[in-house]
Amino acid sequence: MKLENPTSRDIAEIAGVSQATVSRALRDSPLVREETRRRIQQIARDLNYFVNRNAAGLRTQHSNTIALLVFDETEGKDAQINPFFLSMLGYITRSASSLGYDVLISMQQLTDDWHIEYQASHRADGLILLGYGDYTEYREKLDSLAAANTRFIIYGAPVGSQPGHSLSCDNEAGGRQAADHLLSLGRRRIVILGDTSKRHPEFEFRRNGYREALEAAGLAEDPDLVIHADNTEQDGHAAVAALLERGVEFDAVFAVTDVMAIGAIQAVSDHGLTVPGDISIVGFDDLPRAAYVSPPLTTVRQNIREAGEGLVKAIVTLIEGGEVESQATAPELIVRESCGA
Amino acid sequence: MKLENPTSRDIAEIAGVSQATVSRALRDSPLVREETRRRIQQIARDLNYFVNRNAAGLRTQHSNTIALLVFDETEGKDAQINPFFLSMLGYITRSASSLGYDVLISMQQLTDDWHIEYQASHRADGLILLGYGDYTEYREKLDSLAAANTRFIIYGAPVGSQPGHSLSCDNEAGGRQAADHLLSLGRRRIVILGDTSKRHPEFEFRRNGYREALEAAGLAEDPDLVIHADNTEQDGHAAVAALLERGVEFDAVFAVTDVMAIGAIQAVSDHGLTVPGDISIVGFDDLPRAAYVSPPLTTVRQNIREAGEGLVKAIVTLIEGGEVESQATAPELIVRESCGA
DNA sequence: CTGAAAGCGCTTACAG
DNA sequence: CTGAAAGCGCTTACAG
Repeated sequence: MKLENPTSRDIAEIAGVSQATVSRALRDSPLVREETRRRIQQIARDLNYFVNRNAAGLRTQHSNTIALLVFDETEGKDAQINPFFLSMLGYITRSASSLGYDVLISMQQLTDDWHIEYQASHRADGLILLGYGDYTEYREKLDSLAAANTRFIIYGAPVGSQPGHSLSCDNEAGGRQAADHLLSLGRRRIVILGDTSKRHPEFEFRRNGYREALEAAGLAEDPDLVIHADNTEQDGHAAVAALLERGVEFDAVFAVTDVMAIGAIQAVSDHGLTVPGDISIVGFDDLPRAAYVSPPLTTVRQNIREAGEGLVKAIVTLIEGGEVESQATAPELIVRESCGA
Repeated sequence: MKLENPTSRDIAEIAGVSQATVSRALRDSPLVREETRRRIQQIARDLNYFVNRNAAGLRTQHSNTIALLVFDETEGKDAQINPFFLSMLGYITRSASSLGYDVLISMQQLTDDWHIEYQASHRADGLILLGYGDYTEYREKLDSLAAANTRFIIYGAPVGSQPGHSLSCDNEAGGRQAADHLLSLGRRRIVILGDTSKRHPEFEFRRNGYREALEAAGLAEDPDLVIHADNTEQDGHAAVAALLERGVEFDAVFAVTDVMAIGAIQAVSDHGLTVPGDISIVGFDDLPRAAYVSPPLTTVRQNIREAGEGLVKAIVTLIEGGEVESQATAPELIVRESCGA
């Protein structure tokens, strides 16, 4: 019983039925008599037979595959993806698998083609987009995806005019939590660190939450404390080092990502000050690394499990013709030592 | 010019040629006149046409897809994959893409089916296997993959009788480097930490290197210093804590993975001793986190770029009918502060 | 250089 | 409950 590449026709011959009946039996069609079905399935197992996905996909026009596109915001040639998104991967592949979908993965620079063709070529039934990108750059990609009638869901901030569906963490609430916590510790001059312009709506929303918290405490956002930095450790480091150099007074930093927060911690200690003694620092994301830096980083955790599972559920719903509404998961402040609580 | 799902037939009609010519033109066949080819390709672009992969795959019996199976050694329900393997992901997807292959990813417990069906169902042309698994458990999976004539390559130790091809880091050389370094710092009682039995050939080889270094220095491996631990932070911590508790004398730990080394550092400091003042610690892998623990971890770096690219190149070679020989990449000792150099 | 034709291996209306 | 038949959209020998 060792056929190299058995087909449903081979099974039909052995079972003494038509190929159509084999196909039905293998898909558990109720049209097939139970005994026949069992016999056919047994033969399939014996032969180590599996349905040819290309043939089935060609016939049904479904690939039962999701394409996961992780875009890499780092400009360089370095293939390091933001670990925050990598940590969602396990949840994504598992929930996809439990829903009967395979996951195709691609990691690309924002400048690359975003592979509208994943769906057009029938390799995937829908896309999940992941990454902290520059909104002004990826916006037009989203438009062309939408124009091509591609089904996709993006993890990020829900921007009003943006096409497609999204799932996000409630970034504004997270920003509020971070700032509230620092305020409750008596901090008053809180730097907000990151590119909080419209180019990064997630970060902009985090800053909005920060501003609301300040205002609720009777403080106004101080433009001198709104500090731009690109989303890398080096940039977080450089921005804070420059601040200290210039003698700007501040007693806390809310970095809109952990990556920048880690750079900030280093800059403070390079300058001979201590965290949290002199300066409290809070990040955002709760990277796997966050608990291990020194001091351990207080941060706003995004629920990666809910996010990963939610993304898969949403795209599968879209694929199967259902309706999806954009929604947000709840962030959670994780207090460690970098804030001085 | 807005067809919902254009086919090569649509293009043929527009171009006034046969469908066969369209197919040839799109594949850059030299059989097609240049002008015809250009015209056809232009029409395809205008229509946003992409070759239906299911149809092409059915016809050619190639999916141009590699399945990447990452097996998760952690027993629990936690979807955290060893970050060491995650960090290879970018290199794998990029080199696959540059060779014209897509990557299907699946993360599974060792106890799950290993999806022989990826190839049998024509979803993938070959598999890459990644993970620190228990060799006695996955060995039989490898056998069944081999029995099903599946093309696969595994990252790990090349074990003589193991079916299939593998690529690995030269674990023995790495173990030697770690131990040599500790010896050069005057350390003499060096614990080797991990499951260095035959269940984990990678770790066994690392220990062999350790033993060779000891012997070259005129020392013998001391059974009291060969300490078993599972590959988790908690287990590394517990094993070292127990050693300290029992009053065993040692001045260094060579943990066969960074994950355990990080637990070991914590155990030493929990016990009121300092790293590297009292005890030097060296790990293996160079996780992204390794540079950020306190003190920063001296470790043996595996070249993940070479590994990722090598795995892809090897599996593609196998797919295309070439010969591949098992090979090893060179490890590199990264000296940080946990060893006291 | 081009076309007509076969066929990859399924799924599913249609007929019985 | 089962079968004969059509057809999904390609690629590629074969013929010209």
